[in-house]
Amino acid sequence: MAFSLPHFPAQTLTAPTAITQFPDNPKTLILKQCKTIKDLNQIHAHLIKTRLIHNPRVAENLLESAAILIPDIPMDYPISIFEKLEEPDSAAYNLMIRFFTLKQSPNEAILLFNEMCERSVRPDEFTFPCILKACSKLHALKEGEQILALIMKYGFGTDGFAVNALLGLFASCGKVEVARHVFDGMPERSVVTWNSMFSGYTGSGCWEEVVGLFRKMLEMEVGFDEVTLVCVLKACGRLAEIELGEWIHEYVEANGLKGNPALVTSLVDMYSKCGRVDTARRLFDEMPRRDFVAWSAMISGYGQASRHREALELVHVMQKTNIEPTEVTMVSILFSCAVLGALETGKWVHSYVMKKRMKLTVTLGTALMDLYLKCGSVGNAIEVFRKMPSKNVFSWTVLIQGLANNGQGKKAIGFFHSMVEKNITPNNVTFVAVLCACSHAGLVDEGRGFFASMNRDFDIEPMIEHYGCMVDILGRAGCIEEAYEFINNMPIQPNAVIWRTLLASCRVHKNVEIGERSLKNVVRLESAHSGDYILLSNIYASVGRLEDAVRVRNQIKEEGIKKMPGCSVIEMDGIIHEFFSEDNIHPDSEEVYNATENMMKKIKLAGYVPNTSGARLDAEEDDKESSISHHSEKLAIAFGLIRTSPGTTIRITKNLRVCMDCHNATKMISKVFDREIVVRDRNRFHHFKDGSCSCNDYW
DNA sequence: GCTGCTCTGC
Repeated sequence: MAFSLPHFPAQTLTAPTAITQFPDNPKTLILKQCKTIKDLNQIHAHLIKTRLIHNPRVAENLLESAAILIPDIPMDYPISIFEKLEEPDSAAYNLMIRFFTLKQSPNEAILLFNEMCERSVRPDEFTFPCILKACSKLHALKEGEQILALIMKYGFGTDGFAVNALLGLFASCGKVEVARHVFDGMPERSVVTWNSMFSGYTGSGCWEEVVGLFRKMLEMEVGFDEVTLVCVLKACGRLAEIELGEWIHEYVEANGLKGNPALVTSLVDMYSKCGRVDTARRLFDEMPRRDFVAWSAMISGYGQASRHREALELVHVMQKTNIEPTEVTMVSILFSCAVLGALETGKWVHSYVMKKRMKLTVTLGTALMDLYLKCGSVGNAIEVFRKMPSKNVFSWTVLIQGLANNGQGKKAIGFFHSMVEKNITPNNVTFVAVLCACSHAGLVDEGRGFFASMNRDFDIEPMIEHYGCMVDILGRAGCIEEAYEFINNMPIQPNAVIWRTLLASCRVHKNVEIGERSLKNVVRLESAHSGDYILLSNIYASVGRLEDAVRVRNQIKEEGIKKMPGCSVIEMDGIIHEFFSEDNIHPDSEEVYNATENMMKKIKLAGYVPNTSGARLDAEEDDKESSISHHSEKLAIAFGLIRTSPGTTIRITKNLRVCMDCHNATKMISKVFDREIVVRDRNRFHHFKDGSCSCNDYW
């Protein structure tokens, strides 16, 4: 990629000076060197003693130090100085407006601006950028427009700072076109002007525009700075623009900018989102100081790359540092916990959130609910839901989908009705969740009703996912012919997922003819998985056509179709243990195999009969039995039995669907060993207890 | 002296 390297503005460094002694005649300069509230208190006392405080210029400098220069100052300190001013001028008001905006009280800033106008204090050129920033924070477009009128009235319409701030206001309110209009009309643009435009595009998710504008900037040989690069990197990540991202990385290296944590964190984020998480990790490891944002970015980077185990390993490293994670960090951690089904780590996050009294934001609350629902802890999820001070359509959707997956379809539908009653408008994802609930609960007529309602009552056009849900509803309930007709009459082209869904229903209801046609359609639309062939093979086996069953199985080998190895995961003391079918990768695999054998012996005594119809049909009976007894979830359950104390619930997460034999075996295990076992497969949950399963053998 | 700054859930 050929870019010209524009000149990069030099950084200015100001070395902080400690106040060591007190001059007899304090100059305002001293005040600006105050770094702590203690310094300020000393000077303040001195000014009162010497009555210098009554000098308006001195008092104003004191106010500036208190309001702007000292971090973490109590709110009332600058307020009390301001209130003692006899006749505050525009400069004093400006300082206070900036102070309130800085301290996240933009409302107070606007009130003060009103007071300023009422007291007929004439605003100066510094007033408008300050007050517009307060409006930006509040997304107060109306107020901003009134201020625009005042800017023109007082003749600051050509002031660069005022126009920049105005541009920033439009940008932050999502009015990117208006902002761009202002931008294009400006005779001169500073780097801040460009950055305001970038940040507006970024805030509205206009990633292409960010990259386009940056290329224009390079063409015009306009100097950019670190803030520009942060915005552009964010866009590169979303667009997977790895080439531009790498170019920026080179630029950062060449210009010695790796000391800027925000910039390097943006690089980490960009590389993660472009799928180059190892490069991201290298940069992260090289950072001299890693703040909580850097940790959050790296943890979420692993999550987005589906490398959840590494995400949680990094969390354990972070716990050993002094870094205080925030709500944002917690959301990323919870996401990985939820995917893995890592309930222990997730519960640690929850207790940490409570201990630190973190705000239960919509995002955090929803992520917590998602964790509990994906770990099969429905009660905990509902408790979080009830405690959330505000909920949005995501929160409701997560709850409905989660209940559906946990076999509580009717409850899920109940929550959908209360959501509508509370005037939360469902979106298309909500309807996927609702239809899923109908499918898991076997509610055919309700499903038809919701499908019809989404377009009629909510103006949502059904998408391929919704059609897929309907096929699943009809197929699972045994209406195979109707499902087949439904697919043929769909107004959109069916995809492989749709046909795969019907194929799975044909397996349950032993429909050979439509099963064969479904597989043909899957193969026609995309390269089929081994699982698709196994489904058809099992259909043949279930109606006694063993030769056909073997033939289809052999096709997998002959045609070199990739097999997805079965994998089950169990968490123990925060460590994720993975088991694959018939593998011995796990460090304790000998012990695990022995435990599995014992477990199988015990349940056989209690009446379990191996069901080998899902095993390789060309194998000898003994081999078949041994092969199915080494399915990954049996290994994981056996490991759980020997490593946890009696009575503890065993939680397994697996990547494929549960096979018939494992389902039967697990029911028996739950009875013989008196354990609750929760298995999350790729579609839904199975809660095993006392020899039965929450899915009522319908999955 | 003012304006722009990275990490989040289906």
